[in-house]
Amino acid sequence: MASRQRSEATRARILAAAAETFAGQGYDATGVAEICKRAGVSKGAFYHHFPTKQTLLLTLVDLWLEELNRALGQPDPDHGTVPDRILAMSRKFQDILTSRRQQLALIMEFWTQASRDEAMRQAVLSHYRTFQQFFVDLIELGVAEGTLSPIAPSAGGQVFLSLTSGL
Amino acid sequence: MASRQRSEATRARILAAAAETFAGQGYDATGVAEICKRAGVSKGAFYHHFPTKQTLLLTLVDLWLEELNRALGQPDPDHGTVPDRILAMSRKFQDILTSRRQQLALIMEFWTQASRDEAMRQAVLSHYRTFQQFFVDLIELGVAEGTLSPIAPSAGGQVFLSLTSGL
DNA sequence: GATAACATACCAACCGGTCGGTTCTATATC
DNA sequence: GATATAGAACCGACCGGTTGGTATGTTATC
Repeated sequence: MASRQRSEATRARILAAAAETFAGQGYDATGVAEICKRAGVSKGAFYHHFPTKQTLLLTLVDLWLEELNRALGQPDPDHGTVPDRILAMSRKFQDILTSRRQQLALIMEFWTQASRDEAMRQAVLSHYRTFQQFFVDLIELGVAEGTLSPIAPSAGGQVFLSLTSGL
Repeated sequence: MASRQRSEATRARILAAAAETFAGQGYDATGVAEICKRAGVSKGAFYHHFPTKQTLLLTLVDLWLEELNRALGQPDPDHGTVPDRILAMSRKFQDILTSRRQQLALIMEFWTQASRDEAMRQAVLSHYRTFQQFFVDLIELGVAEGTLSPIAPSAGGQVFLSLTSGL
């Protein structure tokens, strides 16, 4: 097999095993050795792909948010009024969460770790800001097209995001 | 100083330090040594008062639920209609949570640990059942006095409790 | 043969918990 | 009141085990 494919396959196996185990037992309670065992990979392979255990969790956050962005932003990027798009997005969001119960536990791990660790907090906050900007733009667009009443967009975005993450 | 008082004082200091640290850093991330340092107590003293670290967390759960029971059950135990009492209780509950931000983080630790550890789960579930029974009785009382429509009390109690703990 | 991809052995740090010993205090005896 | 004694309260060094991370060796790919 080509080296590139093989490498990416093991990397993916590590990520999958980590997602499972983090979601099932929590980040702290999960050892690197256990992840390796589940992934059928040696410790050397692990640290060849990820410099630290924390980086692994950070990578999972990125992947999750990337998927969220793809699922939320892709469909009909400029089709329908803003309120319609927001409703469609919230429906889609709920679909993703309910379809993969694992993700929810993972997200909880993200937040708890973010509340403790500075690096994690920064990473999560940066994504948070991206999302908030996204909503702010969306609301401004809605105001411009006359389908949203002209409240302060940034405040509205924050409220909406709070509701979203608060579930 | 009297021995009894002194002993209870150190025990209280350990509990307070543990509550702080658990709430701030989480149960797993908090070492017994750190709790002892914060409480100004030796490790020997710690294990003289608590058999295990887990027991300490369990004790905190009990204290918290005791306080909750006291605050919720005491005022006007049979005064006003059942719906009024329920409303007053939910208001009181929200007051307690918002007044002490620390408690909320602690409760989250309880639940996450309960989801991982069998002993913790049993303890939390037993308290859970007590509360549910409390609500079931309350609903039955409300049906009897005609201020509540006669839905199945156990189901109603469960729904109400879900909403309460779900926040 | 050089480099990426992996495996194995290993280490220092830490953590929950133990243990032998010391200090303090309440009580009994005179 | 002085003395003796039992036991609770407390101390801190220590232990076995685990953990994240490293160092070194081996294999496959280009």
